[in-house]
Amino acid sequence: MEYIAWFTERCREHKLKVTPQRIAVYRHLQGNRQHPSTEQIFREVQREFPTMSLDTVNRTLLTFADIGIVDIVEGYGGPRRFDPDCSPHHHFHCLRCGRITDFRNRDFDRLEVPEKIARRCVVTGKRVSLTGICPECR
Amino acid sequence: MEYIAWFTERCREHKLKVTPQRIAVYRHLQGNRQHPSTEQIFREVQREFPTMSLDTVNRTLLTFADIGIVDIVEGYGGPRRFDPDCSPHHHFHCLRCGRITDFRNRDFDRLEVPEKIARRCVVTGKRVSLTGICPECR
DNA sequence: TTAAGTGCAAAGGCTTTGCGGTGCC
DNA sequence: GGCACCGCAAAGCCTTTGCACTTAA
Repeated sequence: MEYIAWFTERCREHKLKVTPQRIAVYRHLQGNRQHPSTEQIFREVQREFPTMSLDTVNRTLLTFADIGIVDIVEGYGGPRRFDPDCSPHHHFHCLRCGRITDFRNRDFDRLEVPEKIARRCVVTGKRVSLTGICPECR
Repeated sequence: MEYIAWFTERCREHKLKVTPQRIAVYRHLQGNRQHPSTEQIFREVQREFPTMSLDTVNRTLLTFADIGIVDIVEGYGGPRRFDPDCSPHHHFHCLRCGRITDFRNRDFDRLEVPEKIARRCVVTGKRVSLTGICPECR
């Protein structure tokens, strides 16, 4: 449960109010490896919080992305998806079912952003995106 | 102009009819480094082909993606974007203006897909996706 | 107290679908 | 001539926006 303290701290840092809705959204996101969409988070949160609107979930997730406690996942169509794991890792996207699988790879992580880009741009994210067909869909 | 012969060949290969609309779309896509959206291609093509519908452009682009002569670019919101360059290269996405800049990097290209993924999935695409702010937007 | 946050509802943007007419092979 | 393709229009999906009410600080 100590993630709640951590979460509260991040909100305070960014002068965000710690509302029950925000806590509920973060609780369902935290530890979730499914890269859920707004809709999916909404359905889960709604079970124990029936008055919450989809719209609030959506705005909450965007706010979380703004303050850097979740990532917006690169996508290939379909609804926007979120990732509570902001540490360096990479994604495999199944183009048939939409499933996103995490993987880690030190060699990828170690590669530097090319000079050509680093010199001119502010780079805030770096990720390898693999696409294809997952075992379940073959 | 020899790309038209090449394009025609790819269509034949996949039993697609070579229509004026398809040729027009491919002509505007070919060599385009802007990763255009359906809308952008539509506006260009429309100038010399005023009866063409946005819808046809969209379906045409999806068909091209199906047969592998264009890539659908990984995205962070906004309309779907297409890339006629199917050779190995990578993208920097400006999160403010949406511009996508190509870059190439041999070291990235050389890295193997991790065993864990390669063993289980059919991997058809591999790309590094950088995000941040471009020089014009800083 | 009050600025930020929430819920609702409507609007907006983009994509997909269905269908009758058209034209490439 | 037949089937794939096109254009149009409507529907669908998801996201964004505006506004009045509520609430955390």
